Amino acid sequence: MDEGRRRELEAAGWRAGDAADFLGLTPEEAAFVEVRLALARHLRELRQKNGWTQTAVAERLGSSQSRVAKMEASDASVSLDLMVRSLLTLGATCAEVGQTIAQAA
Amino acid sequence: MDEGRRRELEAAGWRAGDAADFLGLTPEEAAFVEVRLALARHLRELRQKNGWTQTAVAERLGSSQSRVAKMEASDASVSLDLMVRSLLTLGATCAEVGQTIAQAA
DNA sequence: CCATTCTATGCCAGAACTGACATGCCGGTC
DNA sequence: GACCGGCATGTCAGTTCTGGCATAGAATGG
Repeated sequence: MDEGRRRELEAAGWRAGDAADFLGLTPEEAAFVEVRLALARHLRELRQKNGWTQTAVAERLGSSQSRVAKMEASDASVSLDLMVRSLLTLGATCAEVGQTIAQAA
Repeated sequence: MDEGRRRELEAAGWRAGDAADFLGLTPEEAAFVEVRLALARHLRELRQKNGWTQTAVAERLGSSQSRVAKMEASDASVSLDLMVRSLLTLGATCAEVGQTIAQAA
């Protein structure tokens, strides 16, 4: 957000910031959320790059389409565990996963 | 393991290999295990480097000493979630966590 | 507009994880 | 030996996660 716009909003009684600020997350909580988001994005990219449907991915993972959708949405009901395992199963390398996390925040 | 020793063992009816081979894990399962082990090691190093006891760490994480021990042992009852959250809470950065995972295998 | 395909969201029973507690093991101190 | 601090291992009730199902929305082709 550019500085001018922020001041404008603050003058109107708003506080500028990201979701973490808004939700009052601690820095490590915020980092964790960022990690989850990064992995979710990576998961979707990997799927789309290969032209797979969520259903196809679900089959490959031994899961269901709805869970794949939730993974890509970084839904609260999916764990890091599931996301990382899924990435590896879909062919991502540890290096790839690691880099995704490293760049999360 | 050196080649000669391996042949010697195989001649005696043994099969050489790592834990993954032995347990019949798929490559991605093996990678996942490696990731867990790497994080567990990192967790212990981080604790020891700072001269903390498991109890102290547990307090800081809002958990218990036994769970910290299990984390460091990469016990089956602890999730990647918990390990990553713990690392971040103890002050590790995303970059650090990412690198640990990237170098896991 | 309708049908089809793909994706998103709600829900639930069963499985997995978590913190807590109890207990055992080991090395150091007295 | 007795005691103690630090770590490991077992167990368990409560919570969270997971796969599966139903269904609704979005996008595309007829």
